[in-house]
Amino acid sequence: MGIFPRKVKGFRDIDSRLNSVRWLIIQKASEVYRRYGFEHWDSPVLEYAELLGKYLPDADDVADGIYSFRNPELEPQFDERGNELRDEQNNVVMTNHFLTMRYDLTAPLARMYSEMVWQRFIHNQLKEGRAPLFRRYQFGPVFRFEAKLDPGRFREFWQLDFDTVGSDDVAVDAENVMVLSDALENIGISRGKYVVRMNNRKLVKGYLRAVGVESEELEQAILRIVDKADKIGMQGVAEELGKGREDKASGAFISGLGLDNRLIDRIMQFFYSFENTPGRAEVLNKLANLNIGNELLDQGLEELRRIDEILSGLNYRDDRAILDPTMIRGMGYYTGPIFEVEYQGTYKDEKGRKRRVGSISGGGRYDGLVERILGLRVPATGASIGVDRLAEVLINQGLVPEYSGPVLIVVFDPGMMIEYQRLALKLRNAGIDTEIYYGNRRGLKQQLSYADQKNSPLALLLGEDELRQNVITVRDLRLGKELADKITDKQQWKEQVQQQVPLDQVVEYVKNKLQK
RNA sequence: GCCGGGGUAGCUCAGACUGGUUAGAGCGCCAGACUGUGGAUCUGGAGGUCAUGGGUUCGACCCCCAUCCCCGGUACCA
Repeated sequence: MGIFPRKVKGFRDIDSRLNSVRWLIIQKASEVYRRYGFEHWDSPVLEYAELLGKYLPDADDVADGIYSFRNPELEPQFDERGNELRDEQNNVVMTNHFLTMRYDLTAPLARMYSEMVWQRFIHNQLKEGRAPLFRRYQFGPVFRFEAKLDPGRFREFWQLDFDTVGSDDVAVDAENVMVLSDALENIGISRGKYVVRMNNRKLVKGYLRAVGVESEELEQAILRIVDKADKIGMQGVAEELGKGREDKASGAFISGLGLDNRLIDRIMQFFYSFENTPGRAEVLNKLANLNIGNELLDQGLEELRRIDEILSGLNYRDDRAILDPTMIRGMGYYTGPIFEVEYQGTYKDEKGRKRRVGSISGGGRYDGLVERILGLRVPATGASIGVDRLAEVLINQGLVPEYSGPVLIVVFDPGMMIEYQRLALKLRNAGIDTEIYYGNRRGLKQQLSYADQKNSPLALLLGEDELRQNVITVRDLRLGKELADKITDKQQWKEQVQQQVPLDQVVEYVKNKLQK
């Protein structure tokens, strides 16, 4: 008996092809991040649950969306100043802490930063507004427990973040837009195929406050509905703000917030006025003419002006970044400017349906995350690229270079192994990825078939005939694939894709072939 | 979570409405022909607890019930 082999639901194996795209994204984007002064840091996959700020499994609230479990090891409990808790007998209170697998890279950053400044903080050397500056980029897997998986969404996926902690200058937010734009172009997405949408939470919050939305909860609920506008339409938004709506596709009734019509009108009025998103200058104009007289809104507008000024000054125009006051982003922790990158295009999924690509990256200013841990307001802003999402886009849009496996040395005769090894050594020393075939199925057919599967560009044949003549037969598998459909005569086909090359010229020859 | 659809070969699906001897196709896989040679072409072959359990029936892939799983939509999403 054996064991039924299967992988954990929502997780996946990544083949060499996908991995090559992943690394392309990471390398090209990191290059840009570094150019802006961000340095590469990592943090563990596991964190203490209370530091990531999610509910624990056996707390009253369900741990929705996270993987969390008890640490097998007993450890002391601490108060907020790092003192060990004691019981009546003055023994240290031990517990199996809850551990959480990180669900993003931002929350661990807040922990990491807090830990770095902890000593200064505890000795009162850290004052609000004077927190040290920290800029890092980080990539790796994050984990979310989604009860139901949407197509193309997984429970483990990669993110690629850059963040600036310790600055409240919105120039950083402007720079974030530039970093995202540069990174995407460096990856190979041409200008015009993506657009960075910017907004400021303060605008919307200020407006809502001005029209009479006071409570934080109601505000969040409204934002959540407005965020769905592109999916359910403006009409749908209005309905959900009011009595609710019936979803035709599913027949489900979605209950609304029950706001009164006058309020709904005023809310909708704001969002309607920015339809057909015009250029940044025009949006800023419209915002200025709102005449709401709300301080928060004015502040948000001023910040956006400043961002626009910098971007425009550096020639990052409307073709790269636009202002969209209706863009919300789901996450609650954003406090100021927010960004979202949308890929401008559609693709066909595996069932041939047209799909919008949508958001491939997002971010914004979050001035409250460190505060949750230290109780000290430390401003921060940054953004994250969804690596796997973007990889999917690149593949769908044909923007990735053709994947290539190693050159394969065919083993005609195991007795000649030393010859094969020598040949491989020469190629490897020249920096060419080279594999010698070690499979048990020795047929020439099997070996070439294997090379084909691995996407090898070339197969090198060295048998008795070649050995006698001191040559190698080089078979161009790529060319062969191209010519396959056009040629019926096997002999002719073979002549076109194979060439005998003198042994001492093989490295040069192969190098040349691979460069094409 | 809610509404709807589905589960038949490794993959995509037909058969089901109207129950009846050996459950089919394409692709893929394997072997052979051409060739010390991946593709194409031709020939042949292997591969199925018809999701699982129970019921109805002389007889169930097909009808009924339950369970599990998958898909679409919707809700949630730091």
